[in-house]
Amino acid sequence: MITIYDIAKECGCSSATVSKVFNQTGNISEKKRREVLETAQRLGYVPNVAARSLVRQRSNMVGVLLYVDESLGLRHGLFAEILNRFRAELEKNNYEIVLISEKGETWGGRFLDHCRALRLDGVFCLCCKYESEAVRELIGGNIPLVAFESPYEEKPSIESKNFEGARRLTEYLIENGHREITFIAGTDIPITHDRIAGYKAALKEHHIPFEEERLLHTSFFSNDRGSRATELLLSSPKPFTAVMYPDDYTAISAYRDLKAAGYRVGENISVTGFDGVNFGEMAMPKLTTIRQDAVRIGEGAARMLLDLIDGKEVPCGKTRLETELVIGESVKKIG
Amino acid sequence: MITIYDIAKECGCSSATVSKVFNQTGNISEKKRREVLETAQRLGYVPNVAARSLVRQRSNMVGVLLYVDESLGLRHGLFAEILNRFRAELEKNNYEIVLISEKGETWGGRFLDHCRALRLDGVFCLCCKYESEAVRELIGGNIPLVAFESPYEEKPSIESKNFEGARRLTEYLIENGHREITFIAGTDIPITHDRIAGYKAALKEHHIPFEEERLLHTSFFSNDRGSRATELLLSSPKPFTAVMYPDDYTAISAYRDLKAAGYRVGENISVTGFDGVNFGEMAMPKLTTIRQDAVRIGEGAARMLLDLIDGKEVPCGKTRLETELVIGESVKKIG
DNA sequence: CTGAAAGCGCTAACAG
DNA sequence: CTGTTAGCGCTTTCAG
Repeated sequence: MITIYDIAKECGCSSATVSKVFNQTGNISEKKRREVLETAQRLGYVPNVAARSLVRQRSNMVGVLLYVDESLGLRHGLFAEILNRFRAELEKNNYEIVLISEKGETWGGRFLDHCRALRLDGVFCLCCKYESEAVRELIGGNIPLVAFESPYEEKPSIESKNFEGARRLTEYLIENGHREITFIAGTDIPITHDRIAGYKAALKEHHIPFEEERLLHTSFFSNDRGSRATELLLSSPKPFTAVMYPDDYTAISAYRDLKAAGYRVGENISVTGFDGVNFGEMAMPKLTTIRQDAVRIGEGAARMLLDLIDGKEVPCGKTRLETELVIGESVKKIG
Repeated sequence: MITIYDIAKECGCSSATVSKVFNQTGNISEKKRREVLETAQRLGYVPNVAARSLVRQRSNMVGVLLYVDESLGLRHGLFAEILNRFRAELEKNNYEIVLISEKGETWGGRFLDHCRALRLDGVFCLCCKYESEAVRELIGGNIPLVAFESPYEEKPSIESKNFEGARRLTEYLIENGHREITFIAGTDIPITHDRIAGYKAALKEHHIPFEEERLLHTSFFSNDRGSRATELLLSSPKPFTAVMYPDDYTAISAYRDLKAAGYRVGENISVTGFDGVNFGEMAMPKLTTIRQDAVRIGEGAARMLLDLIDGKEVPCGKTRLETELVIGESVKKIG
């Protein structure tokens, strides 16, 4: 591997001069600049980022914390898309992206130590188990950090307007004549509470009494096909004309179970999802859902993190982004 | 940030001793070892990987080259799952994973320079445009590298037995009484040719003449809904009782178009996919397809790369892995 | 405009 | 068993 010394020797100058050329710092004569650049090219010189990190005290790398299991993490369209936009934004600013897996045992599961060892300039908690001690510790650390759907207020975080989204979705069902609406809530995390509140708010606005039996509890999609949600539904005591599933995947995988139970989605039962991943569009009938704005989430997280790294002021706590009602064919107008 | 010098001072020994403790190298008295470890813990010491990389001349990082656009890259279940297993395997060996995006402009799109600057110990080309100059250059470079579905023989690569997979799938259709089978081939890359060959082989074995008009050409799934494939199909001159789509996503998104054209999948038309991503199972009717073994692909790639990094001999050229026929409900027995 | 020199934090002989 | 020392490749004052 050739170094700045090699090219300095070739050009008959010092390594400092070469360094300055590459950093566009200091005043270097146009002539020398050209010469340096040319011989660098000719010799196939590439800077050593490790050496640079060492002296600059910054790695130019950011980590993305990702819990990965059967169904979550990158397999999930929402997270994949957020990551994609986040990545694009950071690349523009010359940052490298390092995957920090929540399953990783490299540092004995201590993410904070892991990130500190890498001297990461920042961390994006995209998909993680916030209740775990290791994540807590990371969030409590002093690395610039933004999170998605975080329960903690001490660091900047971003998420969708889940309350409004769920309210709008419920409202849409009500507008379509539904009054017996069962809500299957997802994993017990703050955003789920927001959605439940949104559901209740919509009912209230339309003078429909909330009934505890219509609120079912399960988790977000996992690879056991999400049929657990439908089992719950089918064994619930209350009759219903519409069912709100916790997410698109669960909803779509429920189509099959509902059919087996004699329902026809979009006809004698109305179904909704949440997230707006593109499989909803492929499903038949097309799923009515709330789309989360993955683009804005990813770019927003990137922007906030870059600002934090640059030492700018970024407000702690949640930033909530608009969602959009996506009208498919899975809701039938009744009454 | 505290360094080995800080902890050396605390322990009244030299930095070398501390270093040795952390590297489990050299002989250090149990007593000193304990002391060093304890004060390290107490002071919150974390090694600086950049410094270590610099002196060791290896980064302990591997890159994953990923082309990301609307539909590809992480959004695709197959790639996401391969990456997941690859990651898991590398983590066990204490490697960090850096995402190298094929869209990245950081190094003027020169992946090889990018990877060399990072001093990556190895690279996995998971999803990339092999025909591009930059990828060619990377593959031609001297960084340990393995690829997925690579057209180049000069480096180790891994892929499914596409010939056998397509043959088996075709055969399954034939076993179910189909003789008018249209094959919609995907993007024009080597694996597509293998699949076409497999299709032809199955026909031949069963004495069904191959007809050029039954071979349609499109690309793998992209977000324009894959309906292009179905357009092609519907405007093709030959009658058909079965259609083999290039991949699961295209097949599933075709359900809608086929229905619009008056077909009922699994009844008056039989449909197959390719890949075995889990959405095939959610679809109704469940998709009959060929499952690629993402687990083995990911782990295999990891294994090969680790061996390469360790200087072991790894054969160049393709390693082909078994696939599995997944029987769904999208194929109707006829005749 | 250019260069000398002092590190960044760590490792790896080599001595002792 | 422990310490000395010479870098790894680069940046950054500070002189000149």
